[in-house]
Amino acid sequence: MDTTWLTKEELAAWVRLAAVLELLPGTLDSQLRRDAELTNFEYYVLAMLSEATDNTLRMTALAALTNATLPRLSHVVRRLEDRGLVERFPCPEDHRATNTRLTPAGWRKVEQSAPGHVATVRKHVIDALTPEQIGQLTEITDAVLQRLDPAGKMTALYRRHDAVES
Amino acid sequence: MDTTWLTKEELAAWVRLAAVLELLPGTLDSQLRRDAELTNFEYYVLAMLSEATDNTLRMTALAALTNATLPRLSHVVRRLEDRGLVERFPCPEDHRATNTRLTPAGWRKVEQSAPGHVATVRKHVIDALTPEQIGQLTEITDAVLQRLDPAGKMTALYRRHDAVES
DNA sequence: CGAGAATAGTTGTTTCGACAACTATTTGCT
DNA sequence: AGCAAATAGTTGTCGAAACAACTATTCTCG
Repeated sequence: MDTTWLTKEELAAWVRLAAVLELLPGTLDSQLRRDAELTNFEYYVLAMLSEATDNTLRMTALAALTNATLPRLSHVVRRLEDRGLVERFPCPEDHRATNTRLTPAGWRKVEQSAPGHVATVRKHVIDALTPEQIGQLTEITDAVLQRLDPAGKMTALYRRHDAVES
Repeated sequence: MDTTWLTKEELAAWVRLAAVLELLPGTLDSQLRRDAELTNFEYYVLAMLSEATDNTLRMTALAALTNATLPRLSHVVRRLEDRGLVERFPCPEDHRATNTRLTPAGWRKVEQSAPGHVATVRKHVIDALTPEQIGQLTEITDAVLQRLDPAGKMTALYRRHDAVES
């Protein structure tokens, strides 16, 4: 099988995207660890719970939203539970399942750390782009996500907000 | 300090970018681990060496190109050395420094694993976009990198290829 | 309705990355 | 020259993620 190498233009885009992929997660992690003692992943777990009805989600649903395996999520949630930010209780309808709910302390944690996180996202991404580029980025990432996540599991909670383009 | 929250359009872009940030590294890692027994980071270390003159770079230079801390790189290079893919030797001009060079086996490893890696990048990113979007993505990531990496360390090896736009 | 398959989650082990502490060489300053 | 500071890298420790193995419910279908 012969390989179709990247053209000059494609390589330019990929090199830069790969750099962003390497740099941005670290930047987000650093800010959250410093200001909120939270990893980026832990923040997203809390954020997803904060947007769910009754601040509650089943482990499987939470795993899909955060692109985590169940083992990984289980460990993370246990640590968050140890810190009093979430609580777990068996699902009444299905005794195999576990529900995870944000505690009041967990909600305050999200409330306190969201501004700093948003400011970081603004500083390093949003404010670097023109409104037109924001739109282009949405379409580009949308196209890529159709390959990476055809079912749209990760963006499920947000689909209702912007049901515009197909 | 009051927070400027994201607009609907900005949120749409950010949610999708965050999802890509979470999904793409795992996809690249899986393919490389499966087909070449290499992590994405290890692959990039070897790739950077393969593009350097004489297949040799100092640890500090390699760390800058891969956005790694020196401790992290030191561990990774030791493992690659154990596997015979690179070799280390003291820099003649500066006895503090260490040079890392790709071995013939390391070069073959890059040669063998590059097609699969490029195919994955094509499948999940490049081929999902129009030529126009490739250009847009280059400009967008370029703008973001000016915030994340003003010195342009990570893309240093590629700067010569595309010295077009400022 | 009962046994095998599928689902939901937890726990344990090994590996990798972040951070801190340390050694060795070179540079800068007076 | 000589000593402090900076540079270059390694090593050790600890926390987190991948992977495999395991338990406990629920579904399916003969």
